[in-house]
Amino acid sequence: MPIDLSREELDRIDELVGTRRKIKRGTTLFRNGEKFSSLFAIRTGFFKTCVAAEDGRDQVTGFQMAGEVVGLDGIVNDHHTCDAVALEDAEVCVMPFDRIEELSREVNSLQRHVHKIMSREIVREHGVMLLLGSMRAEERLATFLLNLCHRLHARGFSQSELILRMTREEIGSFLGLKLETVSRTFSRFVEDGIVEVKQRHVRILNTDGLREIVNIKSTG
Amino acid sequence: MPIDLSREELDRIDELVGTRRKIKRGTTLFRNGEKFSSLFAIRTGFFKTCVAAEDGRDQVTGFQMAGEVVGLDGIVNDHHTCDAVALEDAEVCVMPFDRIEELSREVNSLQRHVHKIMSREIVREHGVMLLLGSMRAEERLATFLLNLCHRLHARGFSQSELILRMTREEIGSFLGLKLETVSRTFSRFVEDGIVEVKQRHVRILNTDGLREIVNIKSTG
DNA sequence: TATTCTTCTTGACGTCCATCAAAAGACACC
DNA sequence: GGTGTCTTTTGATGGACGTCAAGAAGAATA
Repeated sequence: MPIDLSREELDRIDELVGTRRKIKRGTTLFRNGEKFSSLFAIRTGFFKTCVAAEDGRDQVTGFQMAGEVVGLDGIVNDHHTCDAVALEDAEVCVMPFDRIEELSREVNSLQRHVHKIMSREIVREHGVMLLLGSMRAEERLATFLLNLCHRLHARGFSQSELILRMTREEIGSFLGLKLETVSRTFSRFVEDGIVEVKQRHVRILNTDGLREIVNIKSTG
Repeated sequence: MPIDLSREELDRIDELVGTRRKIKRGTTLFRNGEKFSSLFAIRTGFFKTCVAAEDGRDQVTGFQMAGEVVGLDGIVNDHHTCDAVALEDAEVCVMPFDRIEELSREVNSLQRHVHKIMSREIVREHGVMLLLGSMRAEERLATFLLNLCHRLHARGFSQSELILRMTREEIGSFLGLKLETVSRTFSRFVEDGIVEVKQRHVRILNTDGLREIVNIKSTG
């Protein structure tokens, strides 16, 4: 959270993030089509967000963990355009968006913070577009693992060991691959001694190996 | 632009969008790595934005036309993370971002407007992720054409005829396809009587045909 | 412990798109 | 008008990933 706040400002922000909500694993925080009213700051737990095409196909657009914000999609049309599903029991701060707008008119650092959060999401999605548009399966999965580790490490977890909260199918949906391809690619990494995989428990043995996979040019 | 503004508010917003800048075809409005200071509202012309991977690959993340805003990527780190290139001679309004933040603290409708612009970009990118993650070449190109037509029509142009401002390669980069695939897919549409194509001049003969292509389930 | 359901792995095969290559068509510049 | 460059089209071929299928390993419920 931003710095340089007066006592009073801090109190008002406390008030903003006062309400909390628990979400059981497998249930939704919000759904496509629902009225938008609040952003949600994840306190604990793990989410996926996904959009659906008219014909039923759906695409995981991201995985979110503690400290990240979900719900930004709802601002533009006052309705959510994706689903947010808890992949493990979770707790979020409910932040009514009109309160956010009100407060961020008065607290500059909050205003700045809100803008940065939205911009960060735009930049993140650029990265996903690059991944989906130009990478091959191994590069996608390596990028995914490095990204997850990085974020978990920033939260005090190991940078070489992680437990996946999502299924192979969900990983595949996010990466634009079928679950069989995800599974096969994991197996190849294991053969090459880059990772150990036991179900959803992953241990990275050779981080540089993963980095190399990402940086290999596919053309010229 | 938003409604319900007082004379004074209007004047201040006028002042905000006062500076203009002309960009020649083929040149950049901003580049990855450059210092961020302003958002740009496109008055005339046509842009592409693209991100680059370390290894040189790049990915077109969007095409922007009159009335749209570019530069949102720069907010989070005070530096741009993508290039914006003019695909035809263009003119933009330069809107210094600190002025935007200042003003939007005082003019609620401007604040709301800024939030919606950013949220809209997030939602747009969700759509691109769905396209890149789960659609086949024909669906991608059909979606692309329908989207372009829709946006051009909203600006008073024909909804069935358009001139592409970008190369096949740029279309391919955006759609996660190679230029040959884009070309072949165009040819298939022509064979099927869905469109007429002469170089970059495209006439849509059967809009519903395109819609059907988009809505056909790939699975089940 | 037994049973059922979900998730994951692995194999065989097929398809869509990428790659490589060549030529023709547009466009710019002398 | 001619020449060089960029863009587009089209064909032949190959490879990466999807599809279909079966079975194994866990997790959930009783």
